[in-house]
Amino acid sequence: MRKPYDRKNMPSESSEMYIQKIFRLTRKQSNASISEIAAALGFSLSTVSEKVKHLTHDGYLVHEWREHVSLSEKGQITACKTLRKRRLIETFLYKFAGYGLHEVHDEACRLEHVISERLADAIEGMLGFPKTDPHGHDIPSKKGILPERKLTTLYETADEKSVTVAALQTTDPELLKYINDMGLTPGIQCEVIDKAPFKGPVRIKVNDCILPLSVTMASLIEVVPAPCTNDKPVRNKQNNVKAPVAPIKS
Amino acid sequence: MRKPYDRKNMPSESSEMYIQKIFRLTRKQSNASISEIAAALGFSLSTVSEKVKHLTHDGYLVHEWREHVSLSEKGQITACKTLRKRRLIETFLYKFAGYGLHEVHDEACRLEHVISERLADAIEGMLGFPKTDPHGHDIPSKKGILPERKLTTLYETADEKSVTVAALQTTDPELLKYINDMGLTPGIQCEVIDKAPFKGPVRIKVNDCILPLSVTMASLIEVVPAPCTNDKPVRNKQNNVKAPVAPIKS
DNA sequence: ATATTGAATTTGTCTAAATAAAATATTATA
DNA sequence: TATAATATTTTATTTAGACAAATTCAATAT
Repeated sequence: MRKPYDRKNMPSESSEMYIQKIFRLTRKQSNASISEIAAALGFSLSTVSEKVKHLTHDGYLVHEWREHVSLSEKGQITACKTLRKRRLIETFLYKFAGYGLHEVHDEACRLEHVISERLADAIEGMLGFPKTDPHGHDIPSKKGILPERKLTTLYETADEKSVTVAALQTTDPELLKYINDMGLTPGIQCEVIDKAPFKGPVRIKVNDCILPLSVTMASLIEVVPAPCTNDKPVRNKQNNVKAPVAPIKS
Repeated sequence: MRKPYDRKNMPSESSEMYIQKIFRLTRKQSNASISEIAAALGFSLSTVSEKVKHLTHDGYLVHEWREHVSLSEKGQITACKTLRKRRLIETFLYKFAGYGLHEVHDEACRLEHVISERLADAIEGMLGFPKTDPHGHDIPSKKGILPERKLTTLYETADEKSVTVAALQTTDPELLKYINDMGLTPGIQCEVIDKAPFKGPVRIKVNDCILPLSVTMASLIEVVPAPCTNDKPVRNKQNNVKAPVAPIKS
């Protein structure tokens, strides 16, 4: 089956999805199994087994031994390039197109396979070369390098300690909407009041409001001690976005 | 084959391409033949024959009689919606992303099948609700209506008459680049000096420069008499584009 | 040493989109 | 009216991406 437009020697959209997902999976555990990948993508084992074979043959993956699927150098770069596109698009949608934190994911997932690197660069410029996306995730460099930033979660933060929200580790729209509505977006400062024992809820203070957070919620919110390395704090009054001002060509 | 992402009940990318192409073909002649469509898309006759059957079954096309393929109401709307996306994207690429007149087509062709209507709306807003794209073509309305604007070409223009360039009827990058470099972009005024007999070249004056144009070239350039209904004239000093200014969310 | 189990792979099937080659239908012409 | 030319449709194949069911493989547990 031929694509309606020419992808040159780029990996197919499907391949990019596999590669990106495996990238995610192997960030923490260094290796992934076929079944993990299948579960993560929602495909059947056979489908994934077959595809992994192809991607290995094409040099994107290394499949050493049963549960030892990982990305090759080439795969890493591919993954980072796609991820860069995705995160730049998400930032664009958020900052310029009036999308909410919980709405950027779907659109970006479709666009990331389709925009050229050139357009990604242009968008990056428009956005003023952001370091992070609206969820607080680092945007990989053009060359395909994603710096490893290890963060702690709000759940792990000691009582009475003040922190800055750095990143939100979820793509679930419901959760994101809730977090956003609480005002816990990346860049915002908050203080952990206390944690109830036996995995009980965490109480935090944001903007002089005291909010209770479930363990799951608190574990999704990654923080840094005091002054944050992220881009500037972001207020999200949705549908309150002005169009960017037209440049020279007028 | 299932798409990696969900297109809901939208037509496939491939279908959108057929529909759009048939839209183009039937703007002038009201009917298209299988062979015309095949030629326009660069597909084989059998492929097109088959696909036309499907699209007819799905209610996008009406295939009355041999060479009488045309769009149904539903097909018209689909075509216009895709075309609207394409032209908004082209305008965006041109005005905000530093793309040249001859470079917008490819990127837009890929993106038009993938962006949501919502994003198209957002882009439209950013651009200040443009009426025409960088080639001077009308941008269809959100509801899927493309006004018919009948224009004359530079070739048909009488000697010594002053006109405004309205639209460029080509997607060929080479030609577009050349036209752009001559400064004959939509919105620009020029004067037809004279035409050599027997389909000879046309001489025109732009910015006090006298330029000779081949018949093919002059036939591609559509014009209106004096003051143009297009958006404001556009200077295209490429790579001279400033990033749009960031809006409220900062 | 042999079941049992769980993971991975193979095999066979499906669909959408494309092709080429053969068959058929329509129109125009001698 | 028969025939040549042209346009269209059918038939059989291909490829990528998916699935389910059957099978193989390796590591334990008995």
